[in-house]
Amino acid sequence: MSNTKALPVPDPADARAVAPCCPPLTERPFTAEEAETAARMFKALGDPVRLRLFSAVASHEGGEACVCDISDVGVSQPTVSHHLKKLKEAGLLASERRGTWVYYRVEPSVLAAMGKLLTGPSAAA
Amino acid sequence: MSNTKALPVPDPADARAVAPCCPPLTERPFTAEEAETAARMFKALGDPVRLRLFSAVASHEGGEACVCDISDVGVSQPTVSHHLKKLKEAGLLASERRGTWVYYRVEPSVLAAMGKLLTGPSAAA
DNA sequence: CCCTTGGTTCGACGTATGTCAACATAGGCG
DNA sequence: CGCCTATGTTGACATACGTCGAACCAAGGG
Repeated sequence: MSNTKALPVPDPADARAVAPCCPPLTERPFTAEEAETAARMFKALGDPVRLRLFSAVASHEGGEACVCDISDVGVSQPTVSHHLKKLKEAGLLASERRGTWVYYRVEPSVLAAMGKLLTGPSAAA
Repeated sequence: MSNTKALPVPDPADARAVAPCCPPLTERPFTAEEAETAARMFKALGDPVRLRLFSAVASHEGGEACVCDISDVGVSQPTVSHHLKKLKEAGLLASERRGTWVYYRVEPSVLAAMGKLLTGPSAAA
């Protein structure tokens, strides 16, 4: 890793807790690696169907949802599974099989990290 | 060709879909329309080159940058222009010709809107 | 054991996307 | 005026992406 000294973050403990990704994009020009990493997440949310699925999971009670409960997004069931897989590969969702059904859950740190990335430390909350 | 070179933004539908975008995606499942609108912005940031260009503009002094200053992202100059156009169509950037050079500027409300969308009202800044 | 329900994987198809080279336009300068 | 630099546009191409139908695993219930 040829990474130079990290940015003078005022609170490094808070930053490392939820931001494994990149600095705020208003802070410094992104490097190629940072851009690749961050773009992967944005791209995962760049599809209407995936965004609906992600929102459905994120807004579901308990932070997790069965596939059977969110698959009403206007596409076939294999397509739903395909998109959920993409979201999982992007690190935005986690899946767990519990008996007959499969439950998807949002990775909370991802939302905070992307929020910081966009609005800066003010999104830390 | 078919259009005169008067207006820089021939499609108002894209530009106006920025600020009053959507509720936080953890609040309620997105509707199809909300997902389309929000996904358009995420998709614009879903490319590494575009993300680097956007970050370069956002982090530049004065909040604006000349094309000649940010076009070092590893792709040809036409490709840079192409991506900047995409970002402008997505409502994330605004361009202004000042003499010989063209300057791009970030739409601040967009960052706040997307931040809210991800992390909820805590990103209101 | 088979059969029904829930979910994923596979193969294929059409379309969108990113990229470049070549050309076109805008503005400054000798 | 013509040339030269700075951006944008066009056309073409390879690749990736979203979508579906069909086939394939997993878990329960008769």
